Amino acid sequence: MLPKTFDPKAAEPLIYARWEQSGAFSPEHALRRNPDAEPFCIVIPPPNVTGSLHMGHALNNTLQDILARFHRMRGKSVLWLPGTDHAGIATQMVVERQLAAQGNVGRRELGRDAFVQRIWEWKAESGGAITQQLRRLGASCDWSRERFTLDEGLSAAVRKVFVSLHREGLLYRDKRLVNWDPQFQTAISDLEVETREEKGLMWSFAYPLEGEPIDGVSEIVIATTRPETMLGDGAVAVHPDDERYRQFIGRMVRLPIADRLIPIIADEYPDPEKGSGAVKITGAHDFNDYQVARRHDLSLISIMDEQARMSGPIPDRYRGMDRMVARKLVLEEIEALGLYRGAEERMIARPYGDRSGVVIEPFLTDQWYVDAKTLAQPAIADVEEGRTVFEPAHWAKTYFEWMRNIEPWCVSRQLWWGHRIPAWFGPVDETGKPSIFVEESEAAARAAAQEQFGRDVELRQDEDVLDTWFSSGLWAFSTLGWPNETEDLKRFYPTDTLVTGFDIIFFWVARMMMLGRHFMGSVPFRRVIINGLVRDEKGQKMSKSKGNVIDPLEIVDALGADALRFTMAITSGARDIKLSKTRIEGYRNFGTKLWNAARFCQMNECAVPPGFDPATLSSPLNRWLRGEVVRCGALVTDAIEAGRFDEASEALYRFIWNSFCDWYLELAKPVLNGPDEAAKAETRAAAAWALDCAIRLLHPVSPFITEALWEETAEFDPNRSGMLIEAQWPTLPAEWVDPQADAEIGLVIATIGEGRSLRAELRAPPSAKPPLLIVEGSGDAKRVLIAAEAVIRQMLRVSAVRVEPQPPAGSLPFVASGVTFAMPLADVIDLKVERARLIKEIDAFTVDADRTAKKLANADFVARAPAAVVQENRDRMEEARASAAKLASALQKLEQAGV
RNA sequence: GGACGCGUAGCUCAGCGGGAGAGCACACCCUUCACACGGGUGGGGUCGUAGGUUCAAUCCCUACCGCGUCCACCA
Repeated sequence: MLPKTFDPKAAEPLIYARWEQSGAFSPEHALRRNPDAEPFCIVIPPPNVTGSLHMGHALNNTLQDILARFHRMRGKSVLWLPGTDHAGIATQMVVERQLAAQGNVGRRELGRDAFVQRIWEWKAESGGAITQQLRRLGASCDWSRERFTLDEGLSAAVRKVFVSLHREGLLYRDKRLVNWDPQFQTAISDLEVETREEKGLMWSFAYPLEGEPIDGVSEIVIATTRPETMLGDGAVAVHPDDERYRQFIGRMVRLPIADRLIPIIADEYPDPEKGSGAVKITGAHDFNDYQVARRHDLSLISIMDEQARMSGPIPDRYRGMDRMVARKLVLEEIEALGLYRGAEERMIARPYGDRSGVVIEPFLTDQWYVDAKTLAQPAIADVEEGRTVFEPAHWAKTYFEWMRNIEPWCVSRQLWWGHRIPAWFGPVDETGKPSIFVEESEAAARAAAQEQFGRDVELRQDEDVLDTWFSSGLWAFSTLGWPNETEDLKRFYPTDTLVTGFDIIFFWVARMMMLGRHFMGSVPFRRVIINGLVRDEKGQKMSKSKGNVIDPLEIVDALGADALRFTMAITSGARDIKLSKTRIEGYRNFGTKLWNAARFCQMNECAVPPGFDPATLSSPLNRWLRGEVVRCGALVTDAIEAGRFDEASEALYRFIWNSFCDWYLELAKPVLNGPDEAAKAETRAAAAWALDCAIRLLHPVSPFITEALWEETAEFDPNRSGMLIEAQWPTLPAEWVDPQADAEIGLVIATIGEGRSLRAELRAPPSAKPPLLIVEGSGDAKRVLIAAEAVIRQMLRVSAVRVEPQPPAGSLPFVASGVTFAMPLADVIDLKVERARLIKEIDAFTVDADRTAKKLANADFVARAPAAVVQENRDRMEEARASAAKLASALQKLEQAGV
């Protein structure tokens, strides 16, 4: 017998442990039963090893688990492959902070090897936290295949990919301007830069013209938001068509403070409409200027170091100064020189590092770049031609937009935590440049160097590591064993579905598309389901600093994993998911409702007898229930297949709460308490069968409570074996829907509903038990209603149900499904209220009838609308007219009686 | 500047060509033999604005207003 309540906190860990022990999480489980089981594979978006579970994970992993469990129950060999990401910058940052908090020496003092060792230790002690937390959610990952991006296997894949791309000319070393994070002292990619609009000042300076004035003008005015960079100016540019400056082109200005001569050049870049029309060109510190400098072969003057302190060919007093301090000094000195020409407040787009939060500097360095443009072409075609499908489909546009304008991808990072770049620098070669050997191992590099130089030479491995996304870009195949030709790779690549957030379409999805296509020759996944972003109830992004974070584990503790999962599923359709605790409580209540329904069934000895076949059900109520189960099953199945987890969970909610609990069980009570043993037996079987189906259908969304119910309700299906997780998805033939039964039960439901409504509106006391009189209706309707007398009596609180074409005076009429009823309640209600009710009802019917009549009077409508629509309107009008007429005569009688 | 998305009941959202739905909240009723984490009933919307297409528009098209997100080098 079921306990009175379900205690998720106690039950969930035990259930999870049993799932793990059962082996059901592994794809081999299905193969043992059916060697031909079709594969289904999802690779998890690997959370950061540093991470702990947040609502985004809860959402994303709930959806993946629904898919995994659904396909498992449908007999597929399901692999949901879990793992974690080393998350270069993020992890390094965490450990650096930890060192600082413990008062230890910094990473530089500690040294590379010791620092990296330190991170590994940290990972060993707390790195598994997030995978434990995923278990709390109920994630049915195959933990035996868990991977980590810095595993030896995945590292080998990274080296192979790097070397291959290099050999193919798709990966190269280049000196150019990069986004430099002065805090972490590393290059970062465009995507890791967050541009923020801020109020700032734009200053104007005059640069004195060298030599004779032109038409009395002896200076040229430039505007800048970065005064300190003027020390690195290489030119002043003007537009070639700008009449004001035509004669200046080719002349020189003396750069103040730096005291250098720089040329005035003509370039299309300056906009004559903006500012003075003349622009200072600082090629080493501005992306636009860099392009201009390259066009004009200007030298690039770097005046900052890795920490964005002033350095290089600058006056000594600036050396080592922070750039912001230098800015003040430049302003003071310009002013002192009499060259200050004012300042203007305006909005300035300033770049920030998304991890460090500090202002990013364009910085001239040597880095490794991937030729993303070339790799993107086939990956674009894969989506254009539908080999990979985005859901919702509009996300493909976002993908295209970025992929079609993709820039070279800077993949090197000046960090210590990550995959060391497999490149070795040797001595200068015959071209005068240091030789570089890109090989999968040091031995191979050595051999290559030996080959080139004909002797042993000193080699030094590149100090840098790769962008984290370089390794996660391989995730869809490296985790399956690539570059080895493993069974898993053959069996599960391309994977089926990727579930992830839109925030990493560029970072991750696009990179996997490019690298998967390039190295595997086919797409990494056939479908990408993009889920929304979880926000707080006010729609704000959850963040620790705002203090509005809802911790999924606290929710799991308080309300159970199923409540959280159901909430995630049913809200998953939205782009922004606004989460509130009361809503989650509502879905916890839903679980309780199901639990109680199961208890009720057990109390009533519901059970499926051996050899039971739902096709043989005979009572209309049971046949109606069977139809409801079929409809629910179809909705849930179709919705999950379509990635509409919101629709699936809504269908389940409706079926279980409304159809099964509110109507079926209530309608079944008189049978279960009645004397007809045969009917009782059938109802017990039908209820047990329906509940068994419901438990199965709900399992992917709410696995714990359904598994607990399954264990306690063996009588609901005598053929059960094993756990629910490995049970079969219900097979529900569409022929099990019985329109006749639907109509009959529909009439009973409408009668009870309308009758209740009448009683409530007239405030008839609950104790009053009038008979329900059937005044007018078809023979079938009368027969059905008489047959349902027992339930109508109980649910509508009436004394009897009988046909009475001439109801006594004081009977209150109502209409349901075209049948006219009356209840003699005149003595217990206020007839004035009844009069008001009748007027309101008549009015509603009349308005409806008139509107429909008007439509039918339109010849175009009758001629052009489909016949079925026209007929529907005719029926509608007639029924509304008839209902109005019936109630009108009742109103007339009431008024004749003086009310 | 470009792209994408969103404006439907007090709140959160579904619906996306044939007279608007759900959950929560609200009001009233119910100590009914599974469940008060419950049962019943009800109020509440000119579906952002203006045009257009259509027999028919919340749904399709256009413009506008408002909100959001992403991308972008404007000094």
